[in-house]
Amino acid sequence: MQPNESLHLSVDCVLFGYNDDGLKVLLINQKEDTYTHAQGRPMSQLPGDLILIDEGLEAAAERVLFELTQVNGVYLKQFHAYGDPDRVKDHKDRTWLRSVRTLPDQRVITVGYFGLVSLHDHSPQPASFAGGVSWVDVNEVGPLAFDHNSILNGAIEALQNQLETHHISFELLPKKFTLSQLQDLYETVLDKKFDKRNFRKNVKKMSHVVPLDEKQQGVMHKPAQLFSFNPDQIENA
Amino acid sequence: MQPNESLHLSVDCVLFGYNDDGLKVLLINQKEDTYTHAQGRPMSQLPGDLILIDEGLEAAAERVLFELTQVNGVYLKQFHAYGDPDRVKDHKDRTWLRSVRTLPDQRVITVGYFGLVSLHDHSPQPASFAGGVSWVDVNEVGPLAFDHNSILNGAIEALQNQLETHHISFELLPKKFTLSQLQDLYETVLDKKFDKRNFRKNVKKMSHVVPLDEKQQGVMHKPAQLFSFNPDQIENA
DNA sequence: CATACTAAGTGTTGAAAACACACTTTTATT
DNA sequence: AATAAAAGTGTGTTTTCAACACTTAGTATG
Repeated sequence: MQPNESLHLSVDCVLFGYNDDGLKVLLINQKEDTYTHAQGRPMSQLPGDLILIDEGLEAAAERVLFELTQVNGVYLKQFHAYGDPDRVKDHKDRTWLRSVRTLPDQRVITVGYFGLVSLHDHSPQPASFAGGVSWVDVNEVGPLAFDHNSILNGAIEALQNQLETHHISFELLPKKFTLSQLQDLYETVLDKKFDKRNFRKNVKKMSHVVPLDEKQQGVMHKPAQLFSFNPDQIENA
Repeated sequence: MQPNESLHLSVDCVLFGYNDDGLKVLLINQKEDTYTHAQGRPMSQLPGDLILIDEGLEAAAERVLFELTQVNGVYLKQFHAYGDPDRVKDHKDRTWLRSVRTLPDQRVITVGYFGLVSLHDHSPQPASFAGGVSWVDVNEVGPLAFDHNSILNGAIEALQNQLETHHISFELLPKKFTLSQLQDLYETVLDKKFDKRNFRKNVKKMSHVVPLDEKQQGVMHKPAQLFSFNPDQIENA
């Protein structure tokens, strides 16, 4: 057996974007001419890259995202490392690997990060990304390259677990939001329904959700009270 | 910037052992002559090793543990990857690294696994380990090499989170156990007290904890009913 | 200006779960 | 027979959770 002198290490980012029409993941479409999916459609993958020799893991994840979205400061959290020796050996992934890597046969271990951005305000729209990059509804993601479907599933699970415990919802909402938006977010991410009155009762107990002196405008119904998150009030449970 | 062609990847295992006198971690004492702690005492570290070139991450963790404990089949769970570029660059760790590694200056990323063993029955006693290995109470762990204190803390947190959700307590108990033992385990790991009657009410609701037709023997008090875990009954919540 | 539309906003009740709390029982030892 | 030591057991109170339907405020339309 040999020592592991020729391993590669990468980070893969599952960037979740949220707006009123659902929870999206940022995917990169491999170029159709170099690499096509079995059914003839171009294959997608998660944004990821080898880490640089002196770069921390989270720093690498930040860099990958910055290179793709020009956005800094998104919430990022490590959730799992994927190290199956054969994870990049699948036949379907060889062609693409050969087109981008100098050492395509190298084993690659990857560390998964998930990130959160709001797609409401002036946040990164697909337009501002490099070509070939798009937001796909999490429920409509097809087969991805490598083990990226497992990585995505791992990220969704991690997001679900942390939504309730880590007060991260505000990363996915506009700065000013309504309670209905907050409830929709919970329902979308956790994939279950909540009772409106009970949900609002619970929110009133959260000291980090504060009402503003401001109402929704330009809607064809009773305008909703706007709220915002007060980061100082986030109690560490 | 260079590509990461010369990274090393390791696994570090936080092996928790439990018995009636507490929760222990398996530590390896570095040889005193090659490497001593600032205060002159020998330094300890978590069992870990570079992964082999074709070895999966969990397989590597299993191998490391087997090499140290001769025990197979312990519960093992990945919990976090540690990749600070300077995590093996601290002065205090250089001497030891030079004594065991061919490339002591190489950056090493490590993936942390925690493992669980019961120290009740015929389980691995420190005696059966290679010399220099010992069980240390989790509350009495001193300064460890590298970033192993953070890794240990990460493992403790992961264990606490999973104890209630993943039905793993039986990995730390003898096959037949009393409800007091189960309660002590919870109190030790979660570091809080439970009310005896309420605790037992809750256990009665757990279908995977089944009473046996057997009682404790040889104790100087009312013998306790013995219970065991029925793995088939573990409902996936 | 009246009507219609739409989502916002609001309280109560019953059931279930969580919590606090103290005495009796069974065995081994002397 | 007395003692020691932990096992085992029930009730009332408080808190949390779940179910449930109507009124309100604004916009658009005729």
